[in-house]
Amino acid sequence: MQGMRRMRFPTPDQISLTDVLYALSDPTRLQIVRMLAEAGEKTCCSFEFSIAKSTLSHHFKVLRDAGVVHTRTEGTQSINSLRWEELEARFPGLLPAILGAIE
Amino acid sequence: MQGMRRMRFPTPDQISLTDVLYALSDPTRLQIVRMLAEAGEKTCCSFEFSIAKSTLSHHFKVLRDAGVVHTRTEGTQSINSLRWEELEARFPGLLPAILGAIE
DNA sequence: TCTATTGTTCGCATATTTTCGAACAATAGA
DNA sequence: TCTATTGTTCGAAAATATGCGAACAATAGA
Repeated sequence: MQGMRRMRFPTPDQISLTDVLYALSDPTRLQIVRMLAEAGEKTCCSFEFSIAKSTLSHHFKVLRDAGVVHTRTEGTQSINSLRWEELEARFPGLLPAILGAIE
Repeated sequence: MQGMRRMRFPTPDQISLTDVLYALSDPTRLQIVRMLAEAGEKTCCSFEFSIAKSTLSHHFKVLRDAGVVHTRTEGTQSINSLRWEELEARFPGLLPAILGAIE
């Protein structure tokens, strides 16, 4: 996939707190992150949301640009994972607090 | 002030995680929250941002509606404070992680 | 090579946010 | 009562975000 080749991820020091908070403030994106935290890795299409795939792709881009999610390519699929260790190092306690929250 | 009379604050169980994250994802609002955390209480006009007062008022409304900030009236001024204990009880560790973050 | 699968990107429409100035409301004090 | 102070609310403009279908790109497999 073309975009895949150019996919850039912010380095830990480039990750902005407000960008992370913004990325996680959308219910769909927060749900994605929760599922990634639980499953470890997931492909895009394994998320069975009732939204268009272009919309889902958009949400993943927001999460990647904010530094929350990493995506690697394997064959025709993109495998997504949480950048847990890096986020935990950058903002200690943030992800545990958010993912541990009962809503 | 008229709005003041009708000012409603969400009860702890009405506070939504995504609303809180959204409220804190704006740099100006996050700065307000940081300053409240440090000062305890502050009036609106004690924040010397270079923005219109109606804009500042809007940001406070977003913070209040999300359940992050409480405002009480004293004379002609509104005194703002963080709803620290309630937020900590509702989402343990969230505020400490956000306020402790170095950005 | 042809086709299916998986995702991204484009173009566009709609909805939400942000921001401002002006008008208004409530209180304090002269 | 008149005026100053402190904020809120209104109305409108500009900027962002969201969501979709269609078109495109990259790989796998027949």
